[in-house]
Order: sequence, then structure tokens, then C-alpha cells
Amino acid sequence: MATRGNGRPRRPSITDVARRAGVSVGTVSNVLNRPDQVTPATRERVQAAIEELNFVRNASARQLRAGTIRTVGAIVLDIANPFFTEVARGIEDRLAPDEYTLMLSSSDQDPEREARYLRLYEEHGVQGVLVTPSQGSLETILALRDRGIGVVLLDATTEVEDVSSVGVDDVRGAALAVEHLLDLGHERIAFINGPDSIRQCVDRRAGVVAALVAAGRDPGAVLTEVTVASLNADAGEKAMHELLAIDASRRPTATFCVNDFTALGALRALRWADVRVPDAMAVVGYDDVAIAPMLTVPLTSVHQPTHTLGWTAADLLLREAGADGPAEHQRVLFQPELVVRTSTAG
Amino acid sequence: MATRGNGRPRRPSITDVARRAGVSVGTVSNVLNRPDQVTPATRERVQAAIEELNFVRNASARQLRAGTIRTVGAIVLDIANPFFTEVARGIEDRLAPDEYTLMLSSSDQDPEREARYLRLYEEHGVQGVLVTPSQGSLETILALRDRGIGVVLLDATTEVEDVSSVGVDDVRGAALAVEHLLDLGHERIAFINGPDSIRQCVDRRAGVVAALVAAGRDPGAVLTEVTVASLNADAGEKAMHELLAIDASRRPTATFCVNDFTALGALRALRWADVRVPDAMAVVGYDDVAIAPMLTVPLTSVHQPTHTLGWTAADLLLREAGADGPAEHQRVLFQPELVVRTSTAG
DNA sequence: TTTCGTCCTTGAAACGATTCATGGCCACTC
DNA sequence: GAGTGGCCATGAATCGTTTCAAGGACGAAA
Repeated sequence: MATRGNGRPRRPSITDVARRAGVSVGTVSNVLNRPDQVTPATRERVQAAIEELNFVRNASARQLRAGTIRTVGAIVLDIANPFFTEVARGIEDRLAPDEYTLMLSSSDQDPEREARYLRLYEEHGVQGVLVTPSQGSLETILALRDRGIGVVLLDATTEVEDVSSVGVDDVRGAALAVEHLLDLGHERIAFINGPDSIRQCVDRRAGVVAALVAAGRDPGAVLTEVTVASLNADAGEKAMHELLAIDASRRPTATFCVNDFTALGALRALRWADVRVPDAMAVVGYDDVAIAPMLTVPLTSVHQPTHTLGWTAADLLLREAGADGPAEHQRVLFQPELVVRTSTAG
Repeated sequence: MATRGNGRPRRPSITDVARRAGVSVGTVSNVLNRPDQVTPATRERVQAAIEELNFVRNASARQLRAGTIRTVGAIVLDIANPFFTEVARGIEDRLAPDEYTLMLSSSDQDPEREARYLRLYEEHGVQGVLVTPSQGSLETILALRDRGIGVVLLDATTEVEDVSSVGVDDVRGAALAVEHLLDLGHERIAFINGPDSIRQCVDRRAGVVAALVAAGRDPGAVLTEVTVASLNADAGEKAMHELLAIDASRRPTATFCVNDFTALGALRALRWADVRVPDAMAVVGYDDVAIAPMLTVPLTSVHQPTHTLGWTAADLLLREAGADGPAEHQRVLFQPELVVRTSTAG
């Protein structure tokens, strides 16, 4: 048997199949790609040869000649974050029926890592990439697009010219949360927020303020903002302790947390301090992670259409790839929804 | 500029670079792959041409000629499950320094989907695949291996000849949980388990029974098993309600749940019934998901070395690929650890 | 000056599939 | 029987890279 020098048998090629079936390579290719243009008898002979040899097409050779490849690359900020896995699922669901495949990777917010994966995808000749840009990586991405590779920004709300993007309206999401608390009659509201280096935090603060102003309140009087360095449970717990130190007469009666993990910590602090939720303190989170409804006090949270987000991003990309002329770029902004649970309306 | 018929400019090839730099294609290839064999002056000229043209290697042509590709495919059961995302992270971390890349996908326990991805990976010429086999898919996987593609089974404990695999000892993990409860003095223990169609459930029951027997207890007397259809919070909550219906004098004083989501539901039921944890009922989960320590009652749980699992699987694969002769197959079984938190030892 | 030897560079062959102009074969029509 | 057209099969050219035998240039040694 033919070998490749390393002792392993060589994969059968289209030539081997042709020889075995007693036809030309062109005919084998026709069986694979245009079976109706081949006489049934010939077709069956070729099929038999394919099965006997366990022939598997070589995607590289195929792509080299055809110039195209049905693959899309995606780079998310953090693959361990449920938000992004749900987005990835949405992307896959859009690609599968078109027989596209997904190459998925995680940049971990590292622009260098992101650049490495972008180059890799480009070398592989993907039709396009879906990227959640990390800070300062936009230039690399735009250069990629200029070289003719489809680009859709994922979870981006920044206004960039000539790039398609999908995102969720964080300003509106935060506003929804605050409107809900105002509706419930809360007049002193706390906001546990993260640093300004994270876009989401900036946008959500804007939403909080906008909602208060729209309701005729003075943000300075109603709002107590606590800033935490990282968006995890421990930070949320610490922040809530600060709030609980405030004299009961001036203490906020509701807290909006910039994400669910922070809210989880806040709830824990409340539990330990024996403050009843939602009677003595209402809590709203953001992201509506899978466990939000499973908590001992199910958490009211702002839900984002993650699956749709991914689906739409992939859809935009495929459309761009399908278009012949220079693509028209679209920016899609989804609206979040508030899911009311026990932590605010017990 | 050269075009490809669809109006888009053609990507510059190594030939374009060679022409621009006034050298042969062989020299350009040398600059890319063996830079030290090229005179500095020539090298710089070529580098300049590469940058001016924005040349990017064509991975397909490269692979076609070289016959190999530094890519590994992985198929997990459910990409939305934190267990698998952490495993994926481990895989990536092992591959990155060797400049391998990962193609990741999710079979959703569908053998057909799994087969489709396997074939795709094979067409792309991956060096190997990491698979969590879904039911009855082993044959496809073995055929793949026979065709010379590296295979490592992920999270598999079944004994299959001639295939490498990595897994975590579920029997031992469950035993750890029960030993812990016995140490705390519990003499009536509940076990909320899933269906026998899931291997983990079978293994974990075996561990529960083994631990009781080893401690000289009669499982029939100590154990109350409740079976749920799916491993989520609602099922866990319902199961705990069943347990709470038992007369207090005979009711178990501790519950071991087959995974953390079930435990979450159980905790919720306890909270609503105002049963104090851990005093009136201790609870142990399994998986140690990220939110286990964030709960209002931090959850005691069995921790699995997910990252290491993925890392090791990838490591085995790379070793097999590196070996020249027929690979020696290894089966690695990791040991889980119990993480004690408030829900058992408040 | 000649002869080596070293060090770079060259250019054609090869990888495996797809494409397409070419031509063979056959049936049918006039 | 010649002409026409439809249907299939053919096989060489092609994609962009890597590889490697062969050749060229140049300096050092005799």
C-alpha cells in the first residue's frame, strides 16, 4: 500500500477511486458534485469504489482549486461566559443548514490573542469572521475587512463606519430595570456598577440616569452608585455591605446590579444581614443567566436575546458573502427584556 | 489589479511576492520557513514585499503540499454546559503553545450530528479529534481511528480497547460525598439521582452504595433514592418536596444530589419550606459549578479537574500524533475532590 | 590560475481536487 | 446515408505552496 514515509498508509485520493472504478478523475468529481450528469451505472461503480477505499474528500485541495470554503471564524471574549456560549449556539444554528462550519475561539480580552486567531482564520481562507472586539483591536479588524474578508462585530454597539454589527441596547436594558423599580414605588435606588473601562458599564449607567430623568426624578437625589473593580459575586457582596451601613432612613430600598454575578453577591450579603428580599431590599440583575430563576430567591434580571444575537450575526455574514458587489453594512441593535421574579416582586 | 471574476481582488500569492521582490518563489518560501538560510539583504527585500502586498499564506495550499495541518477537532456533548467549556479551555491551553488550533463543536448528544462533524474534521485533515461519545457512536469513532486519525475520548470511563481516553472517577466522587455525610454523623441519607441512561448517574449510584457498604452500613436502611427524569433545578425541587413529605422521624437528614443544578432546586424547596440548611438538612452537589460558592448558602460539591481533563486529553493526542509507530493508547482517570462549604458544615 | 567547498538561489515537480473544452457515441431526422 | 444534436466521459490545466536536486557565485587554498 502506498505510504507517506512515516509508515502510515496514504489517504486514498480521487485518482485511486478513478483507477479502481475504471473511469477518469473528472468522472469521479462529477459523481461527487453533479451526480445527475453521470449515467447511473457509472455512478454506482464509482460509489462502490469510494466505499471500498473509504475515500474521504481532501478539503484543502478542494478549497485550493475552488477558492472558497464554507467556514466562518468566531472570536468571543470569554468562552466560559454563558452569554457567549449561547451566542455561539445561535451562530451554529444559523450556519448548520447552509452546511457552513464554525471555528470558535476565545480571545480572553487579549488583543494579541485576538490578532493571532484572526490571522489564522485568514490563512485558512474563511469566508468571514464574527468578532467581539477587545480594546483597541478595531484597526486589525478593519484591515481584515479591507482585504475582502467578511466581518461582523458581535455584541458591539459602537458606531463604526462600514462594518456590520449586532448588539443589544444596554442603555435601554438598564432603563427597563430602573423603570420597573420606580413603578414599584422605590424612591431611593442603589446602582452597583463596574469600571468605566467596560463599555457595558458606561452604557448601563447612561440608561439608569436616562430613566430617572425621564420619570422626572433628580438622579443626584434618588441614586446611590457604588463602583466595584470586577464583576463577580464577592465584589457584589462587599458593595451591598457598604449600602447596608447606611442609616435605614436614608438607605436605598432597591438595588440594580450591573450583572447577575454581582447580584448574587448582593443577595448573599442581604441573607447574612437578615434583610428580607424584596420587602426590605429589592434586587435586579443583568444578563438573566441560567441560574437566575434557580436561586433561593429567584432573581429579577434583564434578559438579552443571546441566541438571536448569534443567529443574526451569522446571518448578516452569510448575506454579505452571498452578495456580489460591495456589501452593504448593517447595524442591528436588539432590545433587551426585563424578566420579573421574586427578588423584586415577591 | 488581478481579480477572480466576482469583482473582488485576488489575494496576493507567493508568486506575486517573488515577482515584486525580484526573487524566485523558492526563496520566498525559504524566507517564510527557514529564514536563516537566506541572506539578510534578500530576506529584507522579501519581507518588504510581503508587507507591501499584505501577503497572507494560503493554508490550504500549504497543507495540500505538506500533507499535515496543525489543527485538532473537538466535539463535546453540550457547549452550553460549564463543565465542557472549562474542558475546552484546558484543551486550548495545551494546544496554543504548540501552535495548534482547535475546531470546536457541540453534538448535543445527537450521534448524527456527531458523525457529521467527524467527517468534516476528517475532510479538513485534522491531526486528531477529541470526542465525548454519545450513545452508540463508538463504531464511527473507531473507524476514524483505523483510518489513521488520532482519537482521544473525553470524559469517558468505559473500557474500550485501543483508544486513549481521559475521564474522572465518578464512582469515587460519589463515595467522597457520602463519606463526608457519614463523617458528619448522618445516618439517613437521600440520593437524588437521574436516569440510568446517563452513565454518570449509574457510576455515581455505584459510588454511593460502595461508600455505605465500606462504612459497614446497610444501604437499604440508610439510603432513600429519588429518581428524576432530567438533571435541572425544577426536578431537584420536586424531588426535595417528596423527601420533605416524609415524616420527620424517618426523613433523611442529608441529601446528595447527582449534580449542582438539581441541588439548586433542592435548596430552593428547603428555603420555601423553611427547613434550615445544613442543620435540618445537609446538601451536597456535584460538579462544583462556578456559582456553587456564590449561593446564599454556599454549596458543598464534588469538584472535577475539568481544565486538567481537557489539557490532558489534548496532550495525549499530540503525543500520539508525534509518535511515529503505532501509538500506545492510554487511559487516564482523574480523581475528583470534595469541596466542603456551608451547605453541609455550617 | 585552477580547484574546491560553501553558501544562496533557482525553478520545476508534486500535493488532490475542480473545471471545461474536446470528442466519442448513439439515436433520430430528413 | 448523411447530418444534427444530446448526452457522457475524458484528461489536461489550474489553484498556491513546499521541497529538493541542480546550478551559480565567490572566496580560499594550492
